[in-house]
Amino acid sequence: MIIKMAKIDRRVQKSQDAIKNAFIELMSEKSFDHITIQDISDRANVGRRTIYDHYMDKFDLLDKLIEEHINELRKLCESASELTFAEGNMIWFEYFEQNYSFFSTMLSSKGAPAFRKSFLEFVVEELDIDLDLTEGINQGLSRNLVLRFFGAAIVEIVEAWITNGLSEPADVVARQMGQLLDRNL
Amino acid sequence: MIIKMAKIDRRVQKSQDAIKNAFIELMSEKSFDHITIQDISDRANVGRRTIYDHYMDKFDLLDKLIEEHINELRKLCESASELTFAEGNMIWFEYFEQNYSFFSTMLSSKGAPAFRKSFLEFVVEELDIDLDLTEGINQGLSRNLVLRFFGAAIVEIVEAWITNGLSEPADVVARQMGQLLDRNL
DNA sequence: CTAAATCTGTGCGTTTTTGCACAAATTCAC
DNA sequence: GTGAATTTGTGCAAAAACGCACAGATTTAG
Repeated sequence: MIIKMAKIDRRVQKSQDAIKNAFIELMSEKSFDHITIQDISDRANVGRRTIYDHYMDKFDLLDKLIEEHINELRKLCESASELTFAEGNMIWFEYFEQNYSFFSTMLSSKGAPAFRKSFLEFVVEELDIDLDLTEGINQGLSRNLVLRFFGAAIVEIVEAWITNGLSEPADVVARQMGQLLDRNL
Repeated sequence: MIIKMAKIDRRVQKSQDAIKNAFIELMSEKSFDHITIQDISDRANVGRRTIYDHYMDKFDLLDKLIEEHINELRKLCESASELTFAEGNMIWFEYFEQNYSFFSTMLSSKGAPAFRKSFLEFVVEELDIDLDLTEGINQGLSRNLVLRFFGAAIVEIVEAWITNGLSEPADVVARQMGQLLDRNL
């Protein structure tokens, strides 16, 4: 971060944004399999060639897109490492809200199940960092079991909230989930 | 039109669109005099250099912008030359509605008075084409006087409708103004 | 009024985007 | 299943956008 910050060329930024947005849009209209590079190129109003300048193929595009958001979430986790779950969740849920269209399509039925997997993996990874089994109420439990147990729980709540169209206020969900986690971890 | 239709490069189109939109936006925020090329470049998210690749300066930009819309209106007039005013006006007012942000800023207080002048000039020009003084109710009247009389009237109605925020339905205004014109020209 | 800051217009070399063409792969329609 | 149509991935050369630097004009602040 501090080491290399070669600012991205404005054109690159714009092209990638257009491509990603077009892709997300298309994901909400048809399944991943039926999206063609051509479609993306048309929708993004970008030369087909340009897409290949940035991504290997649509799988790569999807990967990069997922990875990018996971990385953003990872950063948020770092910056919130000193907070309680209840507090940190607020930041998380804000991010979900801001990038609603992405998470919505990625978690919806048509969306790539790939994302759910990556997401759970990441959540487990993050929980792993702070989980302490040597003392407290979780003493003696299997690390793996605890991580998967709460990891899946978190993912489920986020998914439900997103696919329900954000029907409940972010801060309410964040606080309640935070309460459950702070009580257990 | 039929002769040369060298399709515009996608990048050119996008840059110019961004620049024009940024400019229109800025026009609604501050007066023309206070808008800098820098502002436009920032707002449009386009290199300052790029603006100079397309326009001499902000005056040129304004000119081109105005000219472009006037030309569009001219095309509409041609395609509607066989219609009555009541009918043709519908097409006109649709165009105004579609490009509301442009006309709105151009006719608003802060907008460049330059536009009003160009616009009136154009309307007169168009009326001139079809005006026949050799017969009918306008026999014997001064051509110039008739043109300016109704030209100004038309501009005024359009201006009032636009600056009033399109409070009345386009088709109503179009039809009523059409009635007045069909009765007189 | 003066100094600092900002904006302007332009030259220049670099990077990115683009369209086109093409062969191979895939999908679609019948 | 076969043939037509579409999509894919890539090479290439031209066009556009870019950032930077600079000197001069203009604006802003004290």
